[in-house]
Amino acid sequence: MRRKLTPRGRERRDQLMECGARLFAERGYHPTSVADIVATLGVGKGVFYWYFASKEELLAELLKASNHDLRKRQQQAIGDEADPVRRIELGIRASLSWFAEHCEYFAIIQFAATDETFAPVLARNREISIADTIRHLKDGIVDGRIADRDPALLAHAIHGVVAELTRHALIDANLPVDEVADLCVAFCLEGLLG
Amino acid sequence: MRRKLTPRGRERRDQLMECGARLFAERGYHPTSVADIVATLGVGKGVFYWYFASKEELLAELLKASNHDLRKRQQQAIGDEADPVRRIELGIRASLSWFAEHCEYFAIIQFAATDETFAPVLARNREISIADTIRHLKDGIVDGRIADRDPALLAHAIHGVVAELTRHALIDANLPVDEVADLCVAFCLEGLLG
DNA sequence: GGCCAACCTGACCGGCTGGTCAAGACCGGA
DNA sequence: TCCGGTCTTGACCAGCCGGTCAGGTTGGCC
Repeated sequence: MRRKLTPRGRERRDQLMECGARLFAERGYHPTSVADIVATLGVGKGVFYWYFASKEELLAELLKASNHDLRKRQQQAIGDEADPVRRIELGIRASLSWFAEHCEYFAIIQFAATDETFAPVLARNREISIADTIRHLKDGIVDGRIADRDPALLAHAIHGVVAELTRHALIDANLPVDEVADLCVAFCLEGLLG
Repeated sequence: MRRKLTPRGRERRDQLMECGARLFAERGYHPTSVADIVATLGVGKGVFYWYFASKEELLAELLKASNHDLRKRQQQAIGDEADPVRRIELGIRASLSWFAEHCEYFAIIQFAATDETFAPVLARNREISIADTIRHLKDGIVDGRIADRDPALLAHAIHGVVAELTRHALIDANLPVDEVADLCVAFCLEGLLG
């Protein structure tokens, strides 16, 4: 199914992914048919199956691409920062700003997590990201800057805050990213009582 | 569609809801057909449509019932506790222990949030729960016990932690509820640096 | 026993879906 | 000009799904 793509072909493929992402996000994966996608683009059904082996493959590609892009953003943001607490803060800010720019993917990822076909891929992506966070947490705990609690659970707690604030504050309420990020960082570092 | 139900009928209805909940949680809503549900129970298809107007209605009833039960648990746990910080803690612990006992519903609720048909119901349920949390937060802020930050965002942050720790620690890793609850409360109150 | 509402059966239906494919159109290079 | 790989079309298909319904059974009550 891997094909030689000319520049024209690459553009079509990108159109299909973009269009699929939008429709999956708006209506959900199952309720969006391949016919819907190609109709939105005004092309024949065969075009879809020229670039993707199946509807499933499109979603898988979407997940792969988004994960790759998000991680790149996180790594660029963290750079070679030495302070583990600051690394966590930069990671949080990078995630929030990426999701603010790619709202569509939030709904797609959330759906994929509920589908037994895609959950494994999602779980692996998340594990990698969690492992990164755990490293920073352990560094901070060794330094005595971060309270000595189960780093794995702490990492998930942070991810939970980021996910929910993304959904509510960035997507539903459309608040400015910086304000949300400030509160998110403050909450994760100092909690309610801080 | 509201019917007179004999005790026998009420039992059948409960069986259908329980069975539907399990299958929706395991395979997802769309991939589970009405035929699957009735086959699992070993009854004819007509049985399903005697008790529910549609597959959608079953899911809606499931969401309604679970939300009702969870709220009851939260309110019982909080009782007439005066300290707002302690009220938040009790709410968190009640939510975690309820989800620990009703894992199936987590996947169902998560899916429903991604489907445009059910998202409104879910959003309303969540708003009510968030409003409760906001009240406790405001009380705590007035008392000077809780840092003066946007209570709505803080409430969502707490919910995010609870949701993610439910998913990871209770459902995937099957850790003891009490340990998870302790960490969850500590994180929400004191953050990483506490 | 007779009655009736509650309950159950499973064949059936229209509609839609993911996916196929034979037939071309397009286009860069020889 | 013509060749061949890339790309596009859209009718078509098999299969499944939600939902219906005519008819049959059960069981409590008079």
